[in-house]
Amino acid sequence: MKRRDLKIDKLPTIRRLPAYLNLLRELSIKGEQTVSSSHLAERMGIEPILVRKDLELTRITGTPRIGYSIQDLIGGIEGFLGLGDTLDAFLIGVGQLGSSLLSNQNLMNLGLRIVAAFDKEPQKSRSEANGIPVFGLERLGELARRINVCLAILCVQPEEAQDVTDILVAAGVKGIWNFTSANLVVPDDVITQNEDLSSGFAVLSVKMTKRKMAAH
Amino acid sequence: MKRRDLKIDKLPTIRRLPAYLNLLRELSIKGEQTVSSSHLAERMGIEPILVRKDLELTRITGTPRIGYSIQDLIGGIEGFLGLGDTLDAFLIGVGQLGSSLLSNQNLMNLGLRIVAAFDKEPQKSRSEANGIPVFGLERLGELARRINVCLAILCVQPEEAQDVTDILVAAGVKGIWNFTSANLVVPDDVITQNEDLSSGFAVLSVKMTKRKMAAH
DNA sequence: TGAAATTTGTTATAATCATAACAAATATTA
DNA sequence: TAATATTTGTTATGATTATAACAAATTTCA
Repeated sequence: MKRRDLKIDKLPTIRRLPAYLNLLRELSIKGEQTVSSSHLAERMGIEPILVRKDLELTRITGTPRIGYSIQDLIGGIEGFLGLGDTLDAFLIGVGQLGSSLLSNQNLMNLGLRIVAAFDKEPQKSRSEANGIPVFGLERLGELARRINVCLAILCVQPEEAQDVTDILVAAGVKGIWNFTSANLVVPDDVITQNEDLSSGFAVLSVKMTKRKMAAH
Repeated sequence: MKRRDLKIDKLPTIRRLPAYLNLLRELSIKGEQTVSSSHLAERMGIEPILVRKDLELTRITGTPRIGYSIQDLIGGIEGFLGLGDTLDAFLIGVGQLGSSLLSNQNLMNLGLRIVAAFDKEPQKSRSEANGIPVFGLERLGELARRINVCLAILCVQPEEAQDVTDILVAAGVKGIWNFTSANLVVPDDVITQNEDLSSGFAVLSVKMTKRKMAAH
C-alpha cells in the first residue's frame, strides 16, 4: 500500500497567507478598516482575482463595492493557519542560522515560540540575548520527553540530522522543520517540512541566465 | 500592456535540481558510477517517474537497465542551472541571517560567491571569519558601480529594503535575492526572488493541525 | 545465441493552480 | 428613488505539474 501522505491542496495559497497577514496587520495599525482585493494584489505583486481566490479559503467574505474587513481577514487567516494558540518548539543547532531563527520576529508573529535550544557546544552559542536557554545536545531526549513540545526546528549539520531526528521522534515530536540538506526518514505520523535555500538560488540563477540570453 | 514578466516553466523541477545535485555529488564521492531513477526517488522521497521527468530537463539521457551516469547528471544539472562560472554577489545587512548566508557552504557549492558585504554598523558584524570584507552601507552605491556585480542578497530590515534596492538598481544590479518581508518595486529588467520563511512555517502549521484533526 | 528481467523514455491522463468572464450585490450620486 | 459605478464571488477555461501506462532498449543469464 502507498504511504498515506496527507495531501494538502491549495498549498500555494497557504504559502501566500503569511504575506497577506503581514500586510493586513500593517494596514490595521495605520487605522484602515477595509481593503480591496486589487489593493492587496498591487502590494503583493499578483492579480486581484488570485487574491480573491486565496481569501476564499479563509471563509471570510467581503462586501461588494467596499472590500474586505481587515479585522475579519486577520482573524480568518490566523484561524486558518492554526495560530492563536502559540506553537511551542525546540530548536536544535544554534549556529548562525539557528541564532537567526531564535530572534526572527516574523515567526513569533505567526505564533511560533521557541522554548529551548540545544547545541553540541552550548557555551559557545550566545543566546541569552533572546532569553532562550541553550542546553547541551545530550539533554535533548530527556527534555523533549519532559517538556512535550510537538515541533522541532533542525539547524544542525546534515550528517547529524538523522540522529537528532530519531531522538526527537522517539520523544514524541510530531513535526520537524528541517533546515538541513538531509532527507529525513520519519514515521508516517511525523510531518517534515524542508526549507531549502538552494532551491531559491537555483530559480534565481536560471531566471537571470534566461534573461541575459533574451537580451543577447 | 501587461508587465513582461519572464515566465519560466518547470519551476518545481528547477527547485528540485539542487537537491539532486547534492545527492549525486555525495554518490560520486562514494565512488558510484551510475544511479537509477528509483534510487534517487527513494532518497528524495518522491516518485521515480517524477525523477525521470525532472532529469529529462537537463537533456542527459540514461541507459535502460543501468540508469544514469552520475558524472553526466552532475554536469547536466550544473549546466542547466548556469553554474560553472561563479556568480558574484553583494550581501547587504550582516545581521544573524546575513552572517549565516555568508558562511553557507551549500550556496558556495552552487557557485554563489559573495565578494563584499555591507552594513549600517560594519564594525559590529564579525565577518573576518569568512574573509569577506564588510563595508559601511554608505559605500554601497559607489562600490556597486565599481565592482559591477549583477546579484545582491538583501538581509536588511524591511523598512530599509526599498531604499537599498533603489541604490542597487541604480548601480546596475540585475538580480535581487530578497530575504526581507518587503515587496520590492523594481524595473522590468531586474529580477527579484523572495525568500520567505513564514510561508514554510504556515505550511507546516496547517499540515500539523490537519493531522491532529484526522487523529481526532 | 536467445529469453528474461529491468530500466529508461514517451505518450496519455489526471490533478492542481492561475486566469478570465461575468453576474450579483451594494454604496454613491444625481 | 433610480441610475451608475465598483467590487465581490462564481462559474468556466486555460496552463502547468504530477502520475500512469506501456513500448523500446539493453544487460544478464541460461
